[in-house]
Amino acid sequence: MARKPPEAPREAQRPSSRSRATSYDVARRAGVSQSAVSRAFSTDGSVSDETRRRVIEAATALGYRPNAIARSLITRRSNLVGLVLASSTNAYYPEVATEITRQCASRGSRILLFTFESGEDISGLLEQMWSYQVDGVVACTSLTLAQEKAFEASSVPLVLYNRAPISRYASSVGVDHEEGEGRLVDALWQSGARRFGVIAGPASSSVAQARVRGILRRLTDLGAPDPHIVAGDYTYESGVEGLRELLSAAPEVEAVVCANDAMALGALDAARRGLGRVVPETLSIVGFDGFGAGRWLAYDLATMRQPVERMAEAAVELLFARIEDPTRPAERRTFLADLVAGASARLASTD
Amino acid sequence: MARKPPEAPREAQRPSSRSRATSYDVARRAGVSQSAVSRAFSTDGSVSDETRRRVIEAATALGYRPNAIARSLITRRSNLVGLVLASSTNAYYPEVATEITRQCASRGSRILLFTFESGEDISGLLEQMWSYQVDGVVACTSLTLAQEKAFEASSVPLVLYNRAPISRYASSVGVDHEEGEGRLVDALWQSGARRFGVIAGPASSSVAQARVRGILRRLTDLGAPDPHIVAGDYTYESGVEGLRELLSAAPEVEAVVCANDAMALGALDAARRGLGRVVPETLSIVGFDGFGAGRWLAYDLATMRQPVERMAEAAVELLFARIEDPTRPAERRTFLADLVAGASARLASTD
DNA sequence: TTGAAAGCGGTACCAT
DNA sequence: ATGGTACCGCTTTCAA
Repeated sequence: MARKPPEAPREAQRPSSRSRATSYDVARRAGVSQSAVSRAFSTDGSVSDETRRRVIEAATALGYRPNAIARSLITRRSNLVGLVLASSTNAYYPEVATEITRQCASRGSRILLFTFESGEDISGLLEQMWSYQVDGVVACTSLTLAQEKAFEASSVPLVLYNRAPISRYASSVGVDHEEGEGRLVDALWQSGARRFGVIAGPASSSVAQARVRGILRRLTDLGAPDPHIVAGDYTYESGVEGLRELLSAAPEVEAVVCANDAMALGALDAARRGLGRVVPETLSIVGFDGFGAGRWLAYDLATMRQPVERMAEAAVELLFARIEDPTRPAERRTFLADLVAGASARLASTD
Repeated sequence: MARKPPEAPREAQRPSSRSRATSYDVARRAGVSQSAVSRAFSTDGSVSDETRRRVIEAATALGYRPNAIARSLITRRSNLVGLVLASSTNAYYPEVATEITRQCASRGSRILLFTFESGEDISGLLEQMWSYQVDGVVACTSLTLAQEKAFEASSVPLVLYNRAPISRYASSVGVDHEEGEGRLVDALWQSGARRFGVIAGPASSSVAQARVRGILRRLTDLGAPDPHIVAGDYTYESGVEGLRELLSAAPEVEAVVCANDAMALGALDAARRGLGRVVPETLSIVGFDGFGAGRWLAYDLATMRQPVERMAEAAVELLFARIEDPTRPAERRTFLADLVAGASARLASTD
């Protein structure tokens, strides 16, 4: 069972081939041991200045770079963070991805990116991430209970972005969609709107559901008549179509609350095309997200802005807290959206 | 120098700990050798059906997944592709990233994502990619000659997206920006426009430069008077400001060519706000890129669309061609942009 | 087909 | 501070 001693010394097998230089090559050239090379490249290695100098010199000459793959095999730390995103770029996801990448980079970790089509089963994708030994995962999608449990079983820290975890294992960051929609409805109500319409988001999205729930609950609390609700799928086009459908079915509507900005922009454009409404005088339209296009001159959309930078920062912070201390309990951090006034709606001041 | 035999057999040290199961754990449970486990998980391993069955069974029970990191250490193939993107999301880069991720996934590779701020030196970033043993890199940014040479020295295949390589080592895919702008200018000219204005892109962007070059060359060929050029930075806001500046300096301008869509949308909005121009009757505005917002009802922007899906597909195809055969010479693949007519400009039909 | 053993390129513990 | 050596978890000869 025990290994036999090798027939030949290791050094004999390592001519400086065409491929990348290894620490052994550097060691030979610098006239030191391979361990010394390893130490010279680690921050806290105890090496004399002279040795370090010679190692660096040899390494530079050879174009040597430590192999992160080999390193992570022994350290059991890959410095890789998995990021799961729906490929249907919800217009504001790129910003999330960029922000998370930046935050991870500042902590010395790289992003392993996985995208999926809406409706696709992501189990295989998660398996792949695990096989790459990611230190942790940020997921911008809902997981099944089994999937969350699998993270727990593999003890891979998990942070959900803008989704409520099912299990107690996952941490999460997100905005309080219900609260935000509540404030938005309030502001519309106080400015005099009484008849509401809603353009909902995809039924599969928990975020969209929470937003609609927030709208309805607030309206109920205010004693408003039931709003007319039409379905949407988060796209600009569905906003256009949604408003047409809404106004033909319920022409009395004074305020339309859309489950995201893209649909609100579509609704806004539709309202200007022969629907006989003047925005915001006879029709208010609001969205949710706060991404760039809403601020364009053609729109000036009233909406709730998500504090993406702070959310991304929190997500990464929570993730690393658990990477560094796996016994630390999961945590949920909730942000409040900012009300952004705009010419697309009459809103009461909210002070 | 030779290794001494280990004191104890390897198996004795491997209790099934809290951490992930390894092929040894599976082997022990299945009553086979570790090699057998490895073979059972490789497509072409010669294993009997019975052995494979027992291995799979044990693996499932233990929740075993092969460690991709360890695998790539020995196979010298990480199945990792580096993707370098500017974080200033040029509105259409997310689509590029998604498309490239999808293409790589279908070939069994994962994306290691790196973003950088415009102006940041990316040398450190490239070093990190190399240390992760990426099989190849797709870069959506210009590299220095030294950087391209470094890729060659490390023999890591490199494909530039929408940039011309400096060295002979890098492959590239891109649209012919000059040709596209030429066709756009042609269509404007033939519809009667004679006095042109240009809103340029950032001086640091080779793409922006190529586009402006294409505009100017075509105008010269047509014998048009020199256009008035103002600077822009690819953002919507700089389009707004650019048009104001342009029309106050050169009120005679009949057609404005913008180096990208975002600026064209800004210019379009600016034109509608008290600049005394009617689009497209007294002012034509065109862009370049062809991303979603241009198709919104408020805009209907005339532009040149880049065939992003085909370009991403080509990029990945070229990359893998060189990964699989490193001796294969670099290749440059150029696509033609599609002319997209729209209400923002009077364009002659281009047949 | 199967198992034993030699690495892949590092890190970390061990004496020295 | 330094070198020797045992691994990390896998793939891949090589014999049997």
